[in-house]
Amino acid sequence: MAQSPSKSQSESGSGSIQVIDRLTALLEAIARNRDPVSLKVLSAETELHPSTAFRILASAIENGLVAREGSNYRLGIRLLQLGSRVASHQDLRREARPLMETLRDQIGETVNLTVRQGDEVVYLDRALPERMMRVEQRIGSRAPLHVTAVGKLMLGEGSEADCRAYAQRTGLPGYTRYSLTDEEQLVQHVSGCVRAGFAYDDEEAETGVGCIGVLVHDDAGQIVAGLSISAPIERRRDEWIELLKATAQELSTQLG
Amino acid sequence: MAQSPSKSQSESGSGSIQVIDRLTALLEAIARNRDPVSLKVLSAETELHPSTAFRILASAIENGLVAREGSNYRLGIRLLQLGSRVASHQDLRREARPLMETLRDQIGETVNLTVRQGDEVVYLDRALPERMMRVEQRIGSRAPLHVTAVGKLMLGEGSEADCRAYAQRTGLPGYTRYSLTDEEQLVQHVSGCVRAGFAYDDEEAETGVGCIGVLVHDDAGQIVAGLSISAPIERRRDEWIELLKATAQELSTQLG
DNA sequence: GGGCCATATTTCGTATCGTGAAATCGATTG
DNA sequence: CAATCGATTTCACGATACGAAATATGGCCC
Repeated sequence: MAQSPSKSQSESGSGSIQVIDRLTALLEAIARNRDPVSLKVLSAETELHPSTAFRILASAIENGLVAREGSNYRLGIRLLQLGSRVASHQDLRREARPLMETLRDQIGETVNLTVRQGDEVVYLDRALPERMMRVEQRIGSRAPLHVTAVGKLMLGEGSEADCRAYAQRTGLPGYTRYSLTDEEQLVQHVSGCVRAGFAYDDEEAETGVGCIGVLVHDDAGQIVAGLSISAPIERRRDEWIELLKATAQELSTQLG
Repeated sequence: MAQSPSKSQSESGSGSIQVIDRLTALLEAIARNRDPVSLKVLSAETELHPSTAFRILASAIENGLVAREGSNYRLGIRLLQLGSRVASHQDLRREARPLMETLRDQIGETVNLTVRQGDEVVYLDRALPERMMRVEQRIGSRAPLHVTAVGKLMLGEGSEADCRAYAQRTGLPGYTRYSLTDEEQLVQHVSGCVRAGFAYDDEEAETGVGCIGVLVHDDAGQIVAGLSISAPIERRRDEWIELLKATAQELSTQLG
């Protein structure tokens, strides 16, 4: 491989080009912090030598990927452009947006559009209600399948073997005391969700947050996305289930 | 040698780290094309050796910056996340969004929020009307100051010397037959706009598109942003000027 | 104001890492 | 089945990015 066996090869997984891995780690580190970050912090968080981090950041700045504020770093405006050009599922998002907004207006809570990527769901888009307390998922952020409503449905739609494989692979980490962390329990639960045609998330990802999720299929019956409502658990209403199903159905029709 | 011996650093300007420049060029090239692009095309557009482009893309994929579709490339979902985390002017966008939507609903045309960056305006956000024909600017995209309503105001707010320097630096490239490409003319025009407190863009950036722009100041009188309406030229109405000014004023107040 | 500490930035010799020519693989077409 | 074109892999080379250490910068306390 690229590195010698003894050498670091740090961080999550690995990539083939060192500088790109490091650049990504830096961007990630900047993104993680809400406010502009100092070189000190960045080099500490990425375990890069300060001068190395500095050089990479300087190059990133020249390329507009990073911006400076005083002697702190923030994400650059070019990332806005690139982010808005991400074409994956662009058609899906375009079709879904108005439907999501309508649903959001009907129920007054956050509506999310997600897709599966590997063992996680990725939040593609969302419609936020105008109220002070609401659940807000960042676009592009991820969550494991087994702690989200949509994710559990996606697990359930596969074979039982797939679900068990997922459980083995990930070890079913728990996030709250309600997370399903037992393989048997998960397999049972998940098939129940599929039969019902929707899934709850009962504070499994974050305490206090409850969701209802359904799947969106294309005309060939393939799963193309998930649609969910996220709300403070005590505000969640079962009446939403039918509205959500109807919205997903309409989206399916539009796509098919 | 990386490039030909005589040509040390290629492309637009230069950056300090070769791979990062190249990665950025590749991302840019992918973004430029609406559909997924082949390696062939990418290596041609970036003038990189195919195997080099391939290696960099492979690394970018491992880092989620790029995704594959068959043997074509598109921007990766991680860019969505990074793009949504760009904190620059986040407060500004948050404050502006509802005001922009209100204005959009009043007039039924696209409302844009822009900031100056160097010799260009960057589109930070926009509110789009629900109609078939509309003007749509991509978030994060850029345009030269002298062909946009807001840009002309920004030029006009500076000293005449700054404006002339801008003209010299850029050579005032024309985009349509209405673009102002003469320094004298521009200097005159621009100061007129500032006096009026708003500016038109009369098909100067794109034929058929007309805009009205105003500036947003903070409590110290500094320019923080520009607000503009973009519409097919024949639909544009002078009544919008006062609405736009009022919206900008309200935003100023909220920020100050 | 001056001295001191903590960061940021620059320098520079060196080993590493990325490079690109060329070979291989794989699919498509005549 | 040969021929062609593009994607992918290999590999030896040397340009490139690395990081320790030196130097600048700036904030803070006395």
